[in-house]
Amino acid sequence: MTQIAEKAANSPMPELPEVEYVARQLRAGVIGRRIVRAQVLWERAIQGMTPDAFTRQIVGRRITAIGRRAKYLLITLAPTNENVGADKNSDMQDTQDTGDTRILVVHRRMSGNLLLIAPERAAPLADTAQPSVEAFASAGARYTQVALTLDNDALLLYTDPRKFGRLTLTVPDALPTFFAAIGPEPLDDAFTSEALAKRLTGKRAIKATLLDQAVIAGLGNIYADESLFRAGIHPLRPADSLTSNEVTALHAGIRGALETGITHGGTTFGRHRDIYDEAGTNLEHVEVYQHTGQPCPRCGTPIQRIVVTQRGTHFCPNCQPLGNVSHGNAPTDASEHLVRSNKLKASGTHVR
DNA sequence: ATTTAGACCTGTCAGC
DNA sequence: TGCTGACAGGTCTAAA
Repeated sequence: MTQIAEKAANSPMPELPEVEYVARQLRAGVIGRRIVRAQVLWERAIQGMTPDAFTRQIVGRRITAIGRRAKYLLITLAPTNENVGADKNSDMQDTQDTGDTRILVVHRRMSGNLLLIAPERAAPLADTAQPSVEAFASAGARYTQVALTLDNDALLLYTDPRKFGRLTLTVPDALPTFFAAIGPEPLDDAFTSEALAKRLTGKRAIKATLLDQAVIAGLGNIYADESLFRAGIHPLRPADSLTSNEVTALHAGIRGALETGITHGGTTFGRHRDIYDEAGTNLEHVEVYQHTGQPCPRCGTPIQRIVVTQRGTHFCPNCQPLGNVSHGNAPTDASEHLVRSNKLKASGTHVR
């Protein structure tokens, strides 16, 4: 039979656009469905509770909402009559009690995918006598770690060859604490250029700052590089050295890169798939990431690759100069940046 | 205190 | 051809 799960290539990385796209698909595809069975094939995928507790608490619930925060997918699960008694430790006498709602928080990390398997294709998997990663793989769904059977006989699978991703079942009240250390959503109206400026403190390289989830939520290696290219800012520029014009350009660059990504179903370098196992097409719209040596789409200069805080970093040395005067406001500011930039130590940063 | 290195993982590919 | 080892990177934790 056809492989249901993905064939792996090299690098994946679900960032905000990949998670957002999948959230939208799930919203259209699984809202209202009830979970009738849960199978945990790889225990460590479940965080904070045993697979038994996870199964007990999730079975019988209905999917009522799909959300996203940073790179986390949030699946709201309301209680139904059918799961009364399933979890004896919980107080669910009143099934209308929203306090009993659970949130399934999914972080796909490097290689995780959520796949919705239509009923007709789910049948051979449902028939698996002894559920295991191997049994699911031989039935066509490689790397399956968690399988949720829905009330229409469809399957919602969590697959993850690299085993970095985690699923957490929690309660709505715990979410603020869960996300306490996560910065603002870059696509929210409240995230203005001024709001970005306030968060760009410290002397760290701007690339490292953009990857810090406490500063801004949702940027990973691809969209950080793309954002900086759009803004014409060198990845090694100290975060606090950006002029207000540069911050404005970066703000637009971040939003532009993320929105382009969402529009095209995310960027698939390797393993990102949508819930119907389709690759995203945003790769065609990526301008510098993994384009080492190829001509800059703006000026033709070969794209350069350096390492910034252990991460491969791609930029155009012409459009994103270190001594950046072209985007600078006042000449005094610009020369100050040049001095600071030259002082920036090159350790941990080398051209390949 | 802030920042960085290491661990977690396995598929892929360059190089011998 | 087949094997080895480097590499990919999001986030937590430990250490600098």
